[in-house]
Amino acid sequence: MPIAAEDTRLRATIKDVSRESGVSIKTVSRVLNNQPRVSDDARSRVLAAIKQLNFRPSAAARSLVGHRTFQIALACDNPSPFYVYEMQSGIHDRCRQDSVRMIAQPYDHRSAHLIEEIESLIDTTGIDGLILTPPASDRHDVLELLERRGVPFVRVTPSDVVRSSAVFIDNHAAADAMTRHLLALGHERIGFVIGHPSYAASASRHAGFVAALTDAGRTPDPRLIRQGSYDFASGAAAAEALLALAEPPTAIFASNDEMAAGVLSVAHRRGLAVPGALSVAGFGDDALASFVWPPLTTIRQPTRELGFQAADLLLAPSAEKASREVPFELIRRESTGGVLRR
Amino acid sequence: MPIAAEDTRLRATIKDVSRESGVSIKTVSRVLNNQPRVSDDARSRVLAAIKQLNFRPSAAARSLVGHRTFQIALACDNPSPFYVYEMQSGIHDRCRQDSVRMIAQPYDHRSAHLIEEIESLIDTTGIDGLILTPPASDRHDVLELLERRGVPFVRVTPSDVVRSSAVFIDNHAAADAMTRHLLALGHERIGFVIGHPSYAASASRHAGFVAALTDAGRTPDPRLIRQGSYDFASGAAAAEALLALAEPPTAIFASNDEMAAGVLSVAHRRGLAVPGALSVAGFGDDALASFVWPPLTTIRQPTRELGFQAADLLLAPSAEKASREVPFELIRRESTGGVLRR
DNA sequence: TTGTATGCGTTATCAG
DNA sequence: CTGATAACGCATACAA
Repeated sequence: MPIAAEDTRLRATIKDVSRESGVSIKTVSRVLNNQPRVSDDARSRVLAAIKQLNFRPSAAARSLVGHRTFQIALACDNPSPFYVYEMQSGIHDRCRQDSVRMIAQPYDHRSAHLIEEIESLIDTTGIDGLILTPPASDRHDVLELLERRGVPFVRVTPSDVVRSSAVFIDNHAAADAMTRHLLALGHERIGFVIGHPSYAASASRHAGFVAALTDAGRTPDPRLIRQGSYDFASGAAAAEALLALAEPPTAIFASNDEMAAGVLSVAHRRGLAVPGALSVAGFGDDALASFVWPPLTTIRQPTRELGFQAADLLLAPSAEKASREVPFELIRRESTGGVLRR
Repeated sequence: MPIAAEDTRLRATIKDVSRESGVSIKTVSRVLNNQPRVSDDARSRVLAAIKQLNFRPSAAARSLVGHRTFQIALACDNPSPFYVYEMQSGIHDRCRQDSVRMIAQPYDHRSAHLIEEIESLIDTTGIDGLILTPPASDRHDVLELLERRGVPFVRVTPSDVVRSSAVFIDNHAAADAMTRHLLALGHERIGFVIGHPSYAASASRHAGFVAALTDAGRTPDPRLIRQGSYDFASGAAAAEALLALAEPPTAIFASNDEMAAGVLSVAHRRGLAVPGALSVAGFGDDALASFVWPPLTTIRQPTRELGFQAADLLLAPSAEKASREVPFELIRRESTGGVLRR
């Protein structure tokens, strides 16, 4: 008879701890949730028993009665691996502090069943809260569902900021800043690639670009503004069109880094020196921005910090509706420069 | 008195459905889990009641008694956003089929508390299974823990394949194939950048490289083989060292795409034409491989498929220990070419 | 400061 | 084919 009964496959329960330590179940429960009214003596005996029995409270039982699962979810539809990775990392950083887990829930914003899918997520997991990235962060039916079901949620970069807690950067100001940077370099003709129309940030960045030009006394030329969809191919296509113009731009500002990489590729294939013959600017400061050649001048969007703050809004005890703006930063690298030749 | 009592915030329970449909709780439970012995009449009445009451079974109660949570976790430590994104996508694809959720659990393989963290994951979530990516997939203490706790798990690209279910590609053969490709192009001096030493795949790829050279009657030159760590900077550093050699290589094969991107950057900065003066090959076929200039010749590692198969091994009813090899593919793009000048 | 008894919403046993 | 009832493990009124 080698070892005692505790060694069986069955996990110890709170009852076992109670028996082993000689106190009541309620007292065990108190120390488990470190509530106040417990004598030091009782507490230490309970702790000893817990350790001795290797007791771990059952998550299922706890959430059944406590109405909490210590789990939140991230509903995300961004096609950029960088964005998703950074967002998740930030959320994890915050979740770790509270021993909360994160369910990664991708969604397709074009799905006809988006609502059912999110409701199913709520029902089958009992999550304590949800973080919503664009474009679902602007879907009224989704917000309505969450409110109706009483699920706390935080939106990332929504178009308005009043309906819930939210985290965001000032996309308008960021695009404005980048455009001024290009203008200061002496560029007269600046091409712009708009982001995917489903994302509110696309319009903000576009507006910031136009505002900077207008403020500088320029009239935005519609031929220099092309629609993209945040992916590499659309950036490349826009660049082809822009560079085929009779009067091509000397700089191209793409609404994200992946499209900017597409622009760079086209420039290389055409033998255009960057930034000698063409300056290229991105947006986001994905890891990608540093991996391409030349390294991209871009706007640093602190995605990881956005994730951290979003989770904090969900988990902080003072869970009032609040919005937090995170600062962006213009990162000058080697893809932009002055106009060298006409 | 507008609407009935069901409209309260409290969710309907199985008891309500039982009462509403006039059958027993057990029968409701039967249709819920679509078990056999139920009359069509009873079934349809239950279904109607469920719909009418908008009933959803409680996940907490279900897992308390059922010992299943319908959740699995992905414990991942890969620093590449592409890898993580693709892996998660594949897992999701499979999980969706069974309405299972995925908890994304990053870990740090250098952590002194790795074991505690994974045990905590098990205890606080009650996951039904775990997918382990390298290097934890080769940590004996982790495997021992999982076996002791009776948690089903699948390892991704482990060094051995007998201890559990596993999914993998043949890293040795893939590196061998790429090396032959370079050899066939006429390269006499081929540089190689080894991956991070903690990952078993690094050694396999290295061995494959050496094997191909040896088979071709060449003697591997240790000066042409540098240690890297799978990140951009280490690839760049290795390239600097390699290119500074008295007799520099005419081709460099990096053990992953991110390091290959680092090699490309160095080539560009030095004004070396790729592939004119230097051929560059990567490994992985991350999205990155297509975003850099020139697009990388690389080994396509079907990460998404690996994730899908890993999840399938966990969720398939015939959950026997099994290993599945997924085929790789050599993708020829524009970063490799023949030797043009000496 | 501590303990007892009850309930949370399912599933499973076993008799009908 | 169906149903009454006992778990499952924890938290919390309510007492003491």
